[in-house]
Amino acid sequence: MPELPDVEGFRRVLAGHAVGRRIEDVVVRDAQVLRDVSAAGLRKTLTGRKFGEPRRLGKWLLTPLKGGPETVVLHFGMTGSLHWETGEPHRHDRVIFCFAGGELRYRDMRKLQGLRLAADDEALERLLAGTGPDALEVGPLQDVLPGRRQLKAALVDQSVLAGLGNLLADEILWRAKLNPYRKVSSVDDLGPLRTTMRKTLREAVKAGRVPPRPSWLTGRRDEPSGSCPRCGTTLRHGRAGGRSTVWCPHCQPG
DNA sequence: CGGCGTGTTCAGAA
DNA sequence: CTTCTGAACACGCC
Repeated sequence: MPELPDVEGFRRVLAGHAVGRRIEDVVVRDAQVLRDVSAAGLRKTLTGRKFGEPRRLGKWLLTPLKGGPETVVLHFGMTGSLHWETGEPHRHDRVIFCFAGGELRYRDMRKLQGLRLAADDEALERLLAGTGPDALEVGPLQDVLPGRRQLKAALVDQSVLAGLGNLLADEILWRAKLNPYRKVSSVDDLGPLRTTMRKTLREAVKAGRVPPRPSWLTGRRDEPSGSCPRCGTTLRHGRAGGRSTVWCPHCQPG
């Protein structure tokens, strides 16, 4: 699930419920998601402290600790999420931040990513050094997309552009009527692609996720012989940028 | 049992 | 050096 809009939703969960409250305890239910910190170290560093205002870079959620140099860094992989809840934890809740009024739960079935603790701003910068500009903040695309690469491969490469995942990249290229296998350099004007990207992201952020609406390509891609929501042509499936890729051969000619 | 997947990383090939 | 492919990670669903 988690692409830029989802992570933005998780950021709001954290900002709306956990910021400013005292962290009473940190329960690590599965230490496999801890990347560069021990359960004991995390608990010791966080207990008694408060989260500051969280920010997002691409699919990274960065939450500084108030007054400290440390930043809690979350990545959600393919199946991660963040919840503000009370009551029985979910079986895939891996780390739980306990507050007086509720719990912030880092949930992740597959554990492909996890939680890190950057000791200071320098460590944080090192961690994010390879990450490109956020897809909602980036300027003209001709300045960042490498000309020789396929459009799809360039859009999902987090070192080029941070935030787009497989579904969003297909959705955006479909809306922009660009074939995913086309080379970046073959597109005369990348302006419309940027406009489409921003519009698609804003809509998805508003919905809190990538909407599986019938009018979106994402609503059709899993159907065996799904058809283009715009023209009805049977969609084509292939691989680009190392990921499963869906496109409309009529709207997005090669 | 085999195949697949909204993400990332690495080795190896082209 | 750049780009691409496939495998690996871990888990649930077909």
